[in-house]
Amino acid sequence: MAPDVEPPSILAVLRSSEAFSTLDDVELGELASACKEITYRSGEFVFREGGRPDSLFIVSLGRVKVLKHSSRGKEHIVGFFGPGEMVGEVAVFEDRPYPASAEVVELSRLIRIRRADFVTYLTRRPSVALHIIRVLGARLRVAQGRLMDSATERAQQRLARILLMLFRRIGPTLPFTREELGQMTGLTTETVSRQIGEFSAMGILQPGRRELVIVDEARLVLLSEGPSES
Amino acid sequence: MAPDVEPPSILAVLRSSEAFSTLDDVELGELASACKEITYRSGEFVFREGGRPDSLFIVSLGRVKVLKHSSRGKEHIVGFFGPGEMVGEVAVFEDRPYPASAEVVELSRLIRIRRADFVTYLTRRPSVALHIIRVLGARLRVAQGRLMDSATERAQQRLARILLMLFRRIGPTLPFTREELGQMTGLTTETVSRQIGEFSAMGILQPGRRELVIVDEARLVLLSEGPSES
DNA sequence: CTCCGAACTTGATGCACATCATGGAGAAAC
DNA sequence: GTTTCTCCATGATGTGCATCAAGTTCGGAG
Repeated sequence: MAPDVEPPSILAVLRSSEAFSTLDDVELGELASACKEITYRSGEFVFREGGRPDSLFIVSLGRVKVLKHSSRGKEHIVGFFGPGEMVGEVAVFEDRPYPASAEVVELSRLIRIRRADFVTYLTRRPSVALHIIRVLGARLRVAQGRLMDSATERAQQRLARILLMLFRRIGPTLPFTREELGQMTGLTTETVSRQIGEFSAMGILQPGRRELVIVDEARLVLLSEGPSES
Repeated sequence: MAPDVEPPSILAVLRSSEAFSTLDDVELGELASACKEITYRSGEFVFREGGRPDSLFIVSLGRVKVLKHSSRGKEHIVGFFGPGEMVGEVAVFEDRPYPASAEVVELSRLIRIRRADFVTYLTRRPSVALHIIRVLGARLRVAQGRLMDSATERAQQRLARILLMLFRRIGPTLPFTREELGQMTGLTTETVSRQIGEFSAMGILQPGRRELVIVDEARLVLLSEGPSES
């Protein structure tokens, strides 16, 4: 839609990224010199599940979907990542194949950092390593939280929880299809559709084509915390 | 049962731990001086969900169960940890409340490292930080894998997968109750019991009171990979 | 404008698993 | 020995969600 916003410089992106925000300008400059910015069109893959972990990436502009596929073909969405967020790091740190694929869902620009460069950089900058540890800790916390949810919670609660998480990350307007929400929660498209119908009837959100608008966060919090027991 | 095995020294435990195995003796000694070994009886808690993250722990002897509880009371087991493994690290790195509780399930000994000591140690030893990053990466990979499983897989497959993981970590004899297996997979005790009955009839394992003995790993691998189609 | 495909909705049916209920078997307490 | 408690097995019933099956609406391409 809006054409060609002037791209922020690599430096600016790194400065506002989750992993490198604490660096000073000298350190940032050093890191930036090892980076390259790449543009992807919607539908292109940044890396694929099972591939060799060459590089990690920082999203500079746009949105990236990280997904795994299960034993029989079904896709499961691990998460969406936007500007400033890091993808591919698990594989790079462990030096094992990418455990998931990353697909660009709108015209995007990503900063690539090669594995070798990054590792040498880390050994010289212990404080960055500490920061990365924190980021990984946070991801682990989220993953374990979601793990428990999907093991024990019901459809409505699961969907409510995901919607809430998305709301807090990207605001009231959620640009996702029913199918994508299903792949995030482990529900079918039909079930998501029905639940959204209910939520809409309750005045919690406004449904739309390829989007939802959350209008009653508080209600959603209640539903996400447990089955409605008055 | 076996009474009072001579406890390995803190140094020996650290040397064989997942997080610190790459350190040389000087570095180990330095770290060991900041440690304290504590004995817990079965049923005691090392830390509780929501508690302040004072310390992280390395299991020196015994077995620790890490669990969260869901919205309505149900427990979910995040994992079991044995000698050489680290617990409580997510909270410590992030400096946020423990996201889960750790309960000792047999007479155990754990090495405590205080948060403050550990952080200062890390900044002085970048190579350790790198290693920790790798360990966290591995945990994240596992968590995301399990996440997808429980979202899309059926009971038999889920149980097979967990049994296989446990088999690979601790050998053919698995000392768990049906209830614990249920809490690991998100299934009920009854469903686990029935599945174990089936597995037993197939000759895959031998059921026992508070234990299972895996006798046909290959079959289990097949079941864990997908619904028996052929 | 018309056509077409993607996204979405809605209904009917089936089934896997939860839930509820009960009985048995082993181990520890006495 | 008996009691008691935990762990386990198994049957009966219910139900939440997947699955199968048509539609409907919307937006974009021509």
